[in-house]
Amino acid sequence: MTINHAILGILSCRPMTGYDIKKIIQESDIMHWSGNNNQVYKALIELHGEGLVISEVRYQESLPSKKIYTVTEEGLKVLREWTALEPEPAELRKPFLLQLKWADVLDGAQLQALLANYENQIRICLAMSREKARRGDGLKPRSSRESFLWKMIDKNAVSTYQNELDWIQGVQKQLSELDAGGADKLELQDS
Amino acid sequence: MTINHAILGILSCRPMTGYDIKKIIQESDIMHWSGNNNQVYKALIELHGEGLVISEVRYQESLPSKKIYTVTEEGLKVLREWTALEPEPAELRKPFLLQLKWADVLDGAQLQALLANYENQIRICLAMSREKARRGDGLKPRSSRESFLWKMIDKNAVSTYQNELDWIQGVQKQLSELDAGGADKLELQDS
DNA sequence: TGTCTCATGTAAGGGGTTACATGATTCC
DNA sequence: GGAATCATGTAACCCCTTACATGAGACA
Repeated sequence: MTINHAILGILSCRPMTGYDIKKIIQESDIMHWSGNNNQVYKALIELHGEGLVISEVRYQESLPSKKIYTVTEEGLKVLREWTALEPEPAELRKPFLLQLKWADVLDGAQLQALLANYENQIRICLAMSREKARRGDGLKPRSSRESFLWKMIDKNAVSTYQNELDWIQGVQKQLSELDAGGADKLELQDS
Repeated sequence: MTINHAILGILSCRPMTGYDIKKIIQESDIMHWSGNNNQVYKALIELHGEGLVISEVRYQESLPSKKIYTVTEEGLKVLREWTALEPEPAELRKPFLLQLKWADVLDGAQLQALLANYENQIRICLAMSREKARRGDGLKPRSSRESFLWKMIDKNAVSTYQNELDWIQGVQKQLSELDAGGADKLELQDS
């Protein structure tokens, strides 16, 4: 999976400029690239060189001229082939889990603060993913099947964060029960 | 979060060699680095230069000599400080979702195959995370509180994959219902 | 004979990131 | 006056990855 595939997909919805593509990538959660100029414009030049997209320059008064990119038949073919491939495995990077791994070096209050902090963060992510699902990403589904798929993608984000929220709340609850009921069992407690 | 923090944490459990650290990182799910030589040995040199770890060379007959690294008080302080920091936001990279985003270019059979493929992949991840939780990572918890935290970390992985499995099964089920009941509503179907 | 484990290190390259550069218009 | 939008592109850098290099013993 490279940003080139993402760009081909975006352009398959409608022709647009690198600037438009950049914004879509930046606002998307499933496209994990930053959407910086270097990447997007370089990728477009590459795709153009491979004949997967064509570009048409449109001059504008009092605004910089734009290059409008369109996918070619060849580009659609590459997109179709990539889409059907065995998916690359997901990479779930949760730095918080690594902090939690060594969190026994913290005292009770610090640990509670860390957990509460993460819960709050996840709440925000959950709210944002709901909001993004409501707003959409500026692309229009081309069929009812595509509309269904895109709704499912939004639901994936929401349910992922909801699951994480349930988990962190469980951790907090069980920890408070441990602190209350089983204090005598804990060996390294200072308080 | 850098690999240096992960290494400080690992060494806080017990002194060991770069080679040992490498294996722990490679087998860990929450440490997302590949654990290649370049990274680990370079990080150890850096940590040593900063006085966060010290090393002792042990010569062995008929085996290469090893450098056994130990965290210093200063290193533990840095670990404690980092652990209590505001967690960096999670990065969830699911290439499959990007394939699904453009999957309307596929026909019905191809889409079903893609979904089934992902379900299978997630099943394997779920089984592996359960197995890893059972086996442990070779580090011994230093307190019952740490033991609890590590169990929760394992549960996080399991519940994440379980949630993903439930989701992909829901997608498949709803899609088959759409195909069966609402076929007339779909505009781009070839069959 | 070939491959694996132990054990440390280096080299080369790819991909991603931020920041710079231009330049007119619009909005506060 | 300063910042944001539109629009394209470049430069420098950092992190991470694979692959190479050494070299002895164990195992099939």
